[in-house]
Amino acid sequence: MKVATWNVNSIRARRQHVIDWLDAAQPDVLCLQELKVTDTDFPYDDIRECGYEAAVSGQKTYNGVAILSRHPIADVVYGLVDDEDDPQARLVSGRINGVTVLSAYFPNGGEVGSDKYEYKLRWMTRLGRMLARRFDPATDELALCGDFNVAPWDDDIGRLSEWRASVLACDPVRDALTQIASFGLHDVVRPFHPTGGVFSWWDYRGRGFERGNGLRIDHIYCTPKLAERTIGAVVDREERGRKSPSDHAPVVVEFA
DNA sequence: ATGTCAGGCGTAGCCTGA
Repeated sequence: MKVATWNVNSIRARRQHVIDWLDAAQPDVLCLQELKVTDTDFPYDDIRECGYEAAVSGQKTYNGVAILSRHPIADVVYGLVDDEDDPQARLVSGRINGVTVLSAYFPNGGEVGSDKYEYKLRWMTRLGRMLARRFDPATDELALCGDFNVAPWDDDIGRLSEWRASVLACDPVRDALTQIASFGLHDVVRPFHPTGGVFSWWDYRGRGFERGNGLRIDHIYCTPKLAERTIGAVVDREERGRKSPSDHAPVVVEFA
């Protein structure tokens, strides 16, 4: 079973990229983030023609997430489902072949100390609580996929000094991710690239891709039963080198 | 601090967010 995650930075701008990538890569599941369209503007017909069904949580202009799957998606849940509203479309989950798949778009956080930064930390806390409330890591097979907007390790960063204190890599944000993972989730990509240097996002600004100044902020985290079946994990960085690319490349994991 | 994108508004070019 091949599961992928990709922040496409507008499904309208990247519609053909996604179609081409599905045809070439043939994943069982593709989680998308930053659709930037309402549900009604999502290109359901194109995705169906590729052989996939879609669970979509859209929003005008900002955010928006989806799960595309070759297999039926059951029990679709939108958002954090706690006692507080989240006006931003950042999470959708569904069960595919007995595996619960979550497509998540963590808040970017703007600047450290800003309102957006506080929202990011709060959102991460809420996500962690939701997981602990809804799932049992000892028995449930769960894959949390998405743009986490967190680079967990120093060697997940190209030019460390430019990013270490930023909202993508500062200690409180890393601690918040550690707290989420303590529920019983494992990064299933990192073990295949133990020395780092494998990135999933490069800033459009400053020609980050050309200069090798990327960060690994897109992740797939799994509960133990699923994690131990991981047989490969890659970032499709060729996609970032294409014409008119998203600033993110797809992250792909294969399970036995 | 910001060299690039994308969308909204509205139909040029500025604003926001990333």
